[in-house]
Amino acid sequence: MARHPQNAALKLRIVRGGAGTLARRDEILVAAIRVIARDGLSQTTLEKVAELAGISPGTVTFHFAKKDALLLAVLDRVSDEFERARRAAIIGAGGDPVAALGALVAATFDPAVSDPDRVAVWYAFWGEANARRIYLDRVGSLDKSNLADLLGLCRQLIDEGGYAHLDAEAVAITLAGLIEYLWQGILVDGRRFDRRAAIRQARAYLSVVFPRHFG
Amino acid sequence: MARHPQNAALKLRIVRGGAGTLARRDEILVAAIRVIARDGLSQTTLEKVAELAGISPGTVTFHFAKKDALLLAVLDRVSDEFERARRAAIIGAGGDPVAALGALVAATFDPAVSDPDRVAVWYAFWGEANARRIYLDRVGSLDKSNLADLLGLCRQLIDEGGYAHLDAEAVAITLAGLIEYLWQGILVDGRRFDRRAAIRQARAYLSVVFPRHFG
DNA sequence: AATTTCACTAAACGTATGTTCAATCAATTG
DNA sequence: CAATTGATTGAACATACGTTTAGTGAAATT
Repeated sequence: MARHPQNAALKLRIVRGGAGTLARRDEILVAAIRVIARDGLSQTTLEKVAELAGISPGTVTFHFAKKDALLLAVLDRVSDEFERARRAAIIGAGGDPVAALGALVAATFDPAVSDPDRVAVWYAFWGEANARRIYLDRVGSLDKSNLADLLGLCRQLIDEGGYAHLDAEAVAITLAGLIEYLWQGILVDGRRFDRRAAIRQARAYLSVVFPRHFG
Repeated sequence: MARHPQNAALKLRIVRGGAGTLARRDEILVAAIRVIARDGLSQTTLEKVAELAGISPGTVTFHFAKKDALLLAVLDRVSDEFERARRAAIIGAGGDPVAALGALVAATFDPAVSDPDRVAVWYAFWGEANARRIYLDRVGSLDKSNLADLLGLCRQLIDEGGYAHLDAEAVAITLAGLIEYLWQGILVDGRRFDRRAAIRQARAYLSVVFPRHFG
């Protein structure tokens, strides 16, 4: 049954370019995220996704022509969500590197952003990155821009905050590694992961490196 | 064709407990590592593994009853190789934490240990870790013991080296994160990964934290 | 009201793939 | 030499799964 008005669908078609309404596409993507997180990419089937979305298997291929396209759309969505959260944190800081670094850490461990399912999906694509170049490009580019942001902020704080003795690149790389390492705990511990402790540990490093700005 | 003497096989049977000679099992495992690295876990088939090993598909299931068993054996092998390299580095240092930390870093980026295929395999299993508890246990436990080793060595160096102002746990976590982050570069850059630069960056952190011992 | 378009279903299709199995070949044993 | 055992093959089997397609109902368009 077509549950949504056609004019809305037509309008959206112009914006998107694929088949189906945005709402249904979204439901499928959400279901796919859940299945990938639960069963892994190797055990993810269109039937499982369809069942979780409460639709027939054929509808999934109606909205996403190929399974590959669905998986890529999932990766894009998760990637976009992470990226958007990062940008919001930086922009919200209004040019203040101290606020930006703190906001980045907070955003990274915000349960609304890095919920266990999304984290599992992210690692799932990392796991196939060596096999599928397109996956490596996506996950790799997010990682690269993350490091670039951290590097820029560290440089700024080193310049403006009087930390001339510090090597910005070394600090940025170490910070990125620490954050990713802590983030990995979400995969391991799931709902039991202590987000406050992670934020505390990330800020602890910042307070060691930039003692006059992170107390 | 049975290419190996039976008495050798019989002797080995006692030690192992599975079907087949050790040599053939080994060939299959090596082929499987290659296929997993190249095509990912989701596209790894027994036929591909068999073809790369130069045997028939049936022989693979003769030596590894189930595909799952083969994959687990691959994980165990890679895991053991990493673990053994780590232990060798620590033992070789003869109780000296400075030498041990340096050796651990060197071992981590030793091309004989962390060749791109093995790293890709490792990430492949991480990617399925959320779906298969057994994978999470294996990769997670290696990670845990790595952190535990680093923590022990940091504690020792802090005590013996006069760094009482340092928080051992914070240093160990940061170091583990930095090393893993750099290690990730092997997956991204493959053969082009600059191992010397990675070792240099890891040691740079150590020299900042323990200036009197890493110059 | 008739027609067209869209979202969807359910079944069918074909292929890929893990697994089984009877047969074979080599080597060891008695 | 005969018999047994172990390793291997290659085909057969079964099934899971991505994809296709004919058909349906509802909404929108004319």
